Amino acid sequence: MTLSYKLGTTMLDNKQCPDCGRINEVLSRVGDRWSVLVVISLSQYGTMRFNEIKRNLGISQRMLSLTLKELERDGLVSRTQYPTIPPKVEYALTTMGESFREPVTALGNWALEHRAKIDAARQAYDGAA
Amino acid sequence: MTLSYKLGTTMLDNKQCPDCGRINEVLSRVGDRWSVLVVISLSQYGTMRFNEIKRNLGISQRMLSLTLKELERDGLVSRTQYPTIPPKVEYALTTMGESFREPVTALGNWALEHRAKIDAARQAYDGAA
DNA sequence: AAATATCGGTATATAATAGTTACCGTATTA
DNA sequence: TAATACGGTAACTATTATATACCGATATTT
Repeated sequence: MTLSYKLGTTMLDNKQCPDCGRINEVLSRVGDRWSVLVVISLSQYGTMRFNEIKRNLGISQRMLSLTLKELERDGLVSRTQYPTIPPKVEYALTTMGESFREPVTALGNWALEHRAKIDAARQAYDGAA
Repeated sequence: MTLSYKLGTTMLDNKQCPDCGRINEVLSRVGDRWSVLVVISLSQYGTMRFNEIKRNLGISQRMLSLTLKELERDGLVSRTQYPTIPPKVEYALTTMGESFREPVTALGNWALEHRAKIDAARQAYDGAA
């Protein structure tokens, strides 16, 4: 067999962890920073308008627009627009979005609680160079 | 005052959510897909070698190398190398890494449980176009 | 003996994503 | 008259993720 032998270590090896592929799929959709923060915001304040979320998070308009569109597409956020002028669009968590709230706030709380420790670990690591 | 007035809505507005900035900081470090999956793997299997994790996750060598280096720097993962040939390097969760396990596996479980529902929501959304 | 695979990586290049800046149209406010 | 708020989009740039190839030394296979 002299067919296309591959030198070195190329290509993805076969996955042995069956769950990891699926977890990976879902996290690549809803696991990004902004999605997580938008869900946290909506779970704290309930229904919010576009620019309310924007001001609350310090996110750019483009990223918020994209993030909300994806969250709506994935069924985590509902979008209601009122054809007034200026326009008014309200966002809220769906039932599935609410269910996402628990693991997400757990992650957010962990982040808050361990920020100082992580900073310390970083300094120690960088100092030992 | 004619100094550099900015038209339109540019720049990040002032953040009102004090926690969000900090959550953002930490999540931008340890909240990415591969970090989460590496922590899940290590929490499932305990101590693992480099290529074990690689095969388990289907991650490229470069990304695993970078991800592990960051996790070590942030104090979530410990690295032990044995100067044998071929080299042997073992990775394991630190105490802080263990504490990350709970929120992370909660997130992973949510992802597994809701994957089908998310796919359905996507199809419905895409169908209505 | 010669080729190849394993180990844990790194260097280089390219593809994908995040983020910035500017703009839209309409109404209100200063 | 000039600017602001609203909820976006278009075009561009900067950053990040991924793919591919390679390293040096040994152990295994052909």
